[in-house]
Amino acid sequence: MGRVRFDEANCGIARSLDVLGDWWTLLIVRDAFLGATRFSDFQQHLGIARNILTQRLRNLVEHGILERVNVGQAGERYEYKLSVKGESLLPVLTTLREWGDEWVFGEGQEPLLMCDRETGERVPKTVVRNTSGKQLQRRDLKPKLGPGFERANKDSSPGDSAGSSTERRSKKA
Amino acid sequence: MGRVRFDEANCGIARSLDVLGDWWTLLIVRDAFLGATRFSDFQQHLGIARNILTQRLRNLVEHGILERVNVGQAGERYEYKLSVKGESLLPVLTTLREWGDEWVFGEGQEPLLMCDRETGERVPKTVVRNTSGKQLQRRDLKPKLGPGFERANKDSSPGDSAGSSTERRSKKA
DNA sequence: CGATTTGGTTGCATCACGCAACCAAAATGC
DNA sequence: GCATTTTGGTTGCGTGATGCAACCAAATCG
Repeated sequence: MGRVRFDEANCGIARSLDVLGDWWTLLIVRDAFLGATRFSDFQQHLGIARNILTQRLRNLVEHGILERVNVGQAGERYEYKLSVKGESLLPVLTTLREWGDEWVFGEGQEPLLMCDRETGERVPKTVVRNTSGKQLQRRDLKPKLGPGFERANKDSSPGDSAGSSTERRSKKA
Repeated sequence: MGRVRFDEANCGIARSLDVLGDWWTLLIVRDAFLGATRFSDFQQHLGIARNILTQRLRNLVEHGILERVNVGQAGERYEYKLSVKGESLLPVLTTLREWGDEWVFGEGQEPLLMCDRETGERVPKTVVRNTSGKQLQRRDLKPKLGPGFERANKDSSPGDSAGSSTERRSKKA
């Protein structure tokens, strides 16, 4: 059996991972954030297998995260550019990088710092805040059912929301 | 391509994904955030294969994200609990969920809402801010070399870039 | 026009993952 | 205290996912 997918899972994390969870996908998006646009940019920079890159780029385009635009003057030459949906992944990439900087590299060992282009100041760590701006931790959070809950959750309580909702779907392509 | 290339071995995102990038890993962490502690909790909630769950839990323990504590009264009975390192993944899980809520489910279709336990208010979307609290977008950010950059950038000859740029996914276990 | 770059596709080998069967120790029932 | 069930796995096997290398056509460059 192939990989389990979560097309119908009742959880935004699972659905995000369904789109982004492949090993290379977020690294491709990261490269796009740093300016890569061409097939060969991604391929050379990431060292990814070309057929896999083809699949990932196609997947990202299908999901509307990248847009494939023909820039050839007399035929086909493509650029992949971030869409609005793609640019809205900034908080995901930022928190991932910040976690890696803190827990893998360690404070003071960061290879790359993000700064405010205008002020030049380093961007402070992104944290979860309430409406008053107070930082929230895990214990400060309380999950509640949202408007889109009922579907696919006939037998589960909120606590064990994943119950049997991990629908399995056969692979695509 | 005149500009500096940031080797992803030198990038917190890649390093984070090296730890968290396996398909199931973040979903296991999510379940831990929602209160799961036992092997069978994760197994039943996620529907994950037991041997894979074994590998993923072991991996998370090795990386210090979960702690495996023996709670047996007369022998072995284990609980997996989030460490501080694990709890600090909250921003990552939150931004992932928020992206999925917005772009996969859509506004008003969220299956699960996160609220401030104290005030009951819904937690607003987590965004990247500068020191003044102003929200930053991709174009407002400027990457700079950090103190931990130089290491691992000595071998960046284009020829062997496939090997050096990204650590080949080595099988663990 | 010929050479090189771009943007792939195809075949093959390997590996990660799912599934089911099996197992030992701990808890539970009686 | 003995049998049964639950817990927390391990092992073997099959298949899809992925990496690697070779190949290719169209576009661009010299």
